[in-house]
Amino acid sequence: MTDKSQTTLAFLPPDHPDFLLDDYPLYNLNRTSWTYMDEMGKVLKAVDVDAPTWRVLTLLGDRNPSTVTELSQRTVTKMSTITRILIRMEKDKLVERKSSPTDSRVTEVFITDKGRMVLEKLKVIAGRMYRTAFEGFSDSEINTMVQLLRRLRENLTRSPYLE
Amino acid sequence: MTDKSQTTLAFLPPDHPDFLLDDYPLYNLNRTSWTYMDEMGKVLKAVDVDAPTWRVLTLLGDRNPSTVTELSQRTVTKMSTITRILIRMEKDKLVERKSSPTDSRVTEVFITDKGRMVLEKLKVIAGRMYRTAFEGFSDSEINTMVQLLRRLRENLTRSPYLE
DNA sequence: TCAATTTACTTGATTATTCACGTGATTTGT
DNA sequence: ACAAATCACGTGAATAATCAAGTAAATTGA
Repeated sequence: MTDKSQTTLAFLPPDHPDFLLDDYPLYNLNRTSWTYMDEMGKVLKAVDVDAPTWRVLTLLGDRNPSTVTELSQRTVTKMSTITRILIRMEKDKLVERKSSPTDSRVTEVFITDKGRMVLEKLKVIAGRMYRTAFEGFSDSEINTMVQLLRRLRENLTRSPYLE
Repeated sequence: MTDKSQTTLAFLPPDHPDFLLDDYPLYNLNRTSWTYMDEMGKVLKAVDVDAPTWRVLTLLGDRNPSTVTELSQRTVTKMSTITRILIRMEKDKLVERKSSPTDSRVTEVFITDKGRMVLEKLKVIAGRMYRTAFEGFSDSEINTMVQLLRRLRENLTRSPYLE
């Protein structure tokens, strides 16, 4: 008697006849993430900031300057896309782009004073959303979630998609 | 002596001076979700299917027919957007749209035989990705993740953004 | 009953994103 | 040393998504 698989998955995979979408982990992952972005989008609209701008400002708050490549990777967005986002952010005086002095292929993106002011307001908004989102969660639950998400991402990036 | 907050959050909120982005749960949520979609996008491209098409087919595999509103809500996408997606899917003979006989405001979306055939192939691809994504996870860990994501989404949708 | 709302989309115009390609700068290999 | 490869973008053209407005059908309330 042989097992069907070496590692039993808690939920049936999409190609299983009894697959149940509403229980599917990756469906729940996406739907939750998009719901979050949808809700953030609404409150951001109220202060006239779009989601990509908020995300870039947040990254620059974390690491200033950042390169275009870094921003692209950490937002999981095509480089050409964030180039465009940066262009309109520069028009709005939220960031400045300067060619790196050490490697003139790379563009360093700096947050401006105005950008920093906007970011401070956005942080308060994001903080409120965070508290709402994790209401009723214990510290260890939040911790667990972060660890699980990290491991999941590592699995997804390591060995892109071996056959 | 008073506590700083009633419920202690495991990770500091965005508006805290010692905030650390790489540990932030919602940043990890989005980055993981987008990484997943990015990887899926690559393998889907190889079979010439775009991500929105795949998602709609998956929903129709789960519930056929679905209404435009259902598809919009379950994908967390603006209705006008999925209307467009459905138009191009109909052009590709993957779905059919019919006005509901009981309520002629609603459009029922049916998967076609061709759509079902394409979906079967996509399910195999999605299954491979799923196994890769959760490699090394125990059943209970996967279970935990689904429960946490569900609770998070409930928090995000209930009382949209009080204050 | 019938005017006012609400619901469930659809569509035209606008905006955003991505693809494919190009450019100039650095690295690599011999 | 120097040709070939790679890297880090930027850009024009194409595609996709969103907003605002509109339509037709159902529902609500006086």
